[in-house]
Amino acid sequence: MGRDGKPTYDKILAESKALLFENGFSGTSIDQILQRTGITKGAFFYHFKTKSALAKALIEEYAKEDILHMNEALKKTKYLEGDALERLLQFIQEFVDMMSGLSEPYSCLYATYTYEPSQFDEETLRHISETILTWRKTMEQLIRDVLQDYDTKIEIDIQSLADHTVVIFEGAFVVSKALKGRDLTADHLKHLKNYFQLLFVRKTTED
Amino acid sequence: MGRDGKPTYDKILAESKALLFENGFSGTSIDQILQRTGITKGAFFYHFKTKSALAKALIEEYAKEDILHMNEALKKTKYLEGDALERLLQFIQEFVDMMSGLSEPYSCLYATYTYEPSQFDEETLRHISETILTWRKTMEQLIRDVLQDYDTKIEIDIQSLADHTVVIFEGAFVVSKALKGRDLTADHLKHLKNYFQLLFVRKTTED
DNA sequence: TTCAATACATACCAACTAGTCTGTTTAATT
DNA sequence: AATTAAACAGACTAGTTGGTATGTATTGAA
Repeated sequence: MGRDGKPTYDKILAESKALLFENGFSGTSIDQILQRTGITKGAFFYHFKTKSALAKALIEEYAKEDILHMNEALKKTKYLEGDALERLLQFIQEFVDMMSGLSEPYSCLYATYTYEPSQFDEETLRHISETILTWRKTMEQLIRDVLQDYDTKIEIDIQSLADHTVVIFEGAFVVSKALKGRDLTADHLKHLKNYFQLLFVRKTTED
Repeated sequence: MGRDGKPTYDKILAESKALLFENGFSGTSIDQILQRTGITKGAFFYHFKTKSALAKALIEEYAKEDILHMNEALKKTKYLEGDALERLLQFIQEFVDMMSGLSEPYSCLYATYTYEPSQFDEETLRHISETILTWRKTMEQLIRDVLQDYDTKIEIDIQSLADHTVVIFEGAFVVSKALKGRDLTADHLKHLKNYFQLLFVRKTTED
């Protein structure tokens, strides 16, 4: 009964996201979203009770896809479980490949929200931190696997090293966007890969 | 003649900056600034013709201090010019020390502006990119100095390696702020330092 | 074919927005 | 003491904001 609202809903999400990357969240008015989508106010507030509800839906979809990509890269590199370092390196390489050849700088919703935190409710912000913690958990495991067979040339804190991946993602996004050139994320992920490659040395079996 | 406006001017800049880190630029209203400073509208618009003028003044002051810090670190490590690698490492260490023991996550105006770019005029945004390019130039020189006496264990692009420092700064800011814990910048700068340390090997004098 | 729920359209509103205008206070100068 | 420019105070405005109220169109089910 009633017509299908899915296309409208999806259109709002897609165009809103694009607008957020140009104007930020407070800087994006609902009227602007209506203009870009060709949708009316009635339709918008039918799908989203408030502007905050849109923000929440946006971050949920975004984080879901993010974790999806992460898990896909995990899956793709599962065949390398034998050599944990090779697996870690290839895991990063998956994202190098993914981000290579992007013409425009990539923008991230986490940073968008993080730099105007008062605009969002606790739950929405927590969703971001929890997604980053999911990344931390995954990277920690990958690193721990490496440490079974490898030592580090320099003493490191595992959690901090685990976070370093997201740090480089987010930093590369900001710098690429600020410089308004091509996206530099792939380049900087390569440095992360280099770091991992240089940091670990295979344990000497003392026999 | 007339009273001294400097304290008022400075107060507006200081409180505005703090508000921007909470609400973003569009999310910060002039009325909010007036509340926080206890200043009136007349005073505000006496010092700043428009809200955009405030944005420009803010970024100019911020970038100036940023480059100042950079140059101070350069100066402090000048005594190590003899060993360029040691100098590079100590240069990073200066910022590790600077960012250590921060209780609150540090926020950066570059990222604030970069994630709502449509709110600022070309000149203001260019100021950011040019400041980042100043960092690039400085880091490039430090790295080139190292390459006089050192090879890299892995082939690298100098410009990209130069940018990596700002990338890690910005990324650490975003992640620290998103996780709402303590500031993690010092930790991640240490990883950068590790990377430099591992990447370079002294050239073998073939005699 | 009627029904009813979904999906949308549009006029409207109170609150807030950046910015203006006119006037007043302050304090060094003459 | 009078002057003058800088520094500020506060009422006002035109436009925009998120959100609402009420009505209409669409569509499958009965």
